[in-house]
Amino acid sequence: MSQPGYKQFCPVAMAAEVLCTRWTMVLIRELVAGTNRFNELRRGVPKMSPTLLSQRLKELETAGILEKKEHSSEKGIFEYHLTKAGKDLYPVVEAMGNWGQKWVESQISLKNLDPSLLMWDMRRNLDPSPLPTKQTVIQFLYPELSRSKQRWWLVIEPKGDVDLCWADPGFDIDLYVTTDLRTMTAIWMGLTTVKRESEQMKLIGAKEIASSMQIWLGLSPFAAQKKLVP
Amino acid sequence: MSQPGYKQFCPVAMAAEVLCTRWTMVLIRELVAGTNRFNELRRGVPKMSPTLLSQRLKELETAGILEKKEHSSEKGIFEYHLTKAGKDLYPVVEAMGNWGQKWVESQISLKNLDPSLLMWDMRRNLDPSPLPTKQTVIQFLYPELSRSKQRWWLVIEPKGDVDLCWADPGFDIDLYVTTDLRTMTAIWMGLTTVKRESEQMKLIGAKEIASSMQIWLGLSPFAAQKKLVP
DNA sequence: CTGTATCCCCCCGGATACTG
DNA sequence: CAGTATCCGGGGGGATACAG
Repeated sequence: MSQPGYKQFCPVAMAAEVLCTRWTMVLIRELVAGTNRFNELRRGVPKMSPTLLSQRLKELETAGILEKKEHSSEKGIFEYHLTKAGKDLYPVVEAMGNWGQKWVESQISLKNLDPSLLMWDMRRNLDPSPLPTKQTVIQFLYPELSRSKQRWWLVIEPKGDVDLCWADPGFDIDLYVTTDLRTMTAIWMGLTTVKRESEQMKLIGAKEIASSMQIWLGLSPFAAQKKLVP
Repeated sequence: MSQPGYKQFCPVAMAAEVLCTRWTMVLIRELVAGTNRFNELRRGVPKMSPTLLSQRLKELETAGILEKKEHSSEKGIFEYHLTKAGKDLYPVVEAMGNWGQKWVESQISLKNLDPSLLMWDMRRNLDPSPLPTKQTVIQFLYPELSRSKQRWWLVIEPKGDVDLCWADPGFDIDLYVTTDLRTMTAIWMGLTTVKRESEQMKLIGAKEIASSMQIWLGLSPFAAQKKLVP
């Protein structure tokens, strides 16, 4: 924030000077979620220009919220890590997220659909524990979308690592999910639940994987917060 | 916010679109604190232009955070009241305030001294219970400041109502407080405590009122949060 | 008392290309 | 991969005066 501050000693105002500038809270949410590298942050905030991202990262570093460190083993690789003060922003993110989940109308949230963002979030929160301890591949198909955004693959490795692919990785597919982006997003946000063989979603493949989808599909961290507006 | 939104369905992003624009969180803090009238809000956010204040109030109304109502008995008097969604922002304000109190350096906060704001806040949080159940008048003198900002009076009525005066109300004074603005602000923020007869503060007048000053002087709502940086 | 109207500057931030 | 350099336009928001 290079605009003059609020000139208030109040801690809320002091915090707001740092936190309440454009994109900053969204970026912090991404950092709190555990993203550390520049280009990964870009995936989490795709509409933010790299220039502004770079600028905000510097501001947050100056504010003592994060530290930029060169990767220990690889030269030229940098990572951004929250400091103790930065990690302590978790309650702020949590409070804002819960409020948003509770009070922002679904209709409005669901105007901001983005398959890349959704799949990226799903990758992050997926829970491999109900899945077989072998490589599992799940294909998502959104027929409504343009060719390049139609198909996505989640590859769950035996150890539990999850990869997201936007090009066919060539592996055998264990489960095919065909749905529309709005439905999938609503499920991920906790606004509705997975129903096998609904109009909006078709699951084809391994039955045990299909039937546990609501489990292994980790939801948004705010999905549990009940909505109080339609 | 008329800038295009973040295009993210994430509740944090949705909330940030409404909350993280300039002045908005500071204004909401003031509303959460119980201020309802336009000109009282101006006292709470003195550096915000009336145009922008008006604009933000409309935005918050549109967002379903507050309602503007005409005062029931007096025509032409309007009040802004938080809706249920607005009151539910309390955890957000609290989280941000606690973070600010904990992590923003005192040196920086104490660069934003403002006697009007401080006295206004003190008026709001003053606890009359330890005071005698008669009218009590306390004069604050900041010798360092310009004439018009040097002297302030808190008038506590028998019922407990507190008035703030910037001109001598003419009543008998029960306690004279002479200090500097930085010390008084630090005390109110919980960074230090009242000490009788220190270099920084002189208390002259009724002994029982002087000795209970740390009590009746209600502190900032965030004073209890311990600071983790100097 | 409760705002509006108006003016205008500055700078925020979006877009794009490019570099080590 | 990890950013910078550069350009540019729009509008956010500060200041002030005034009106109902």
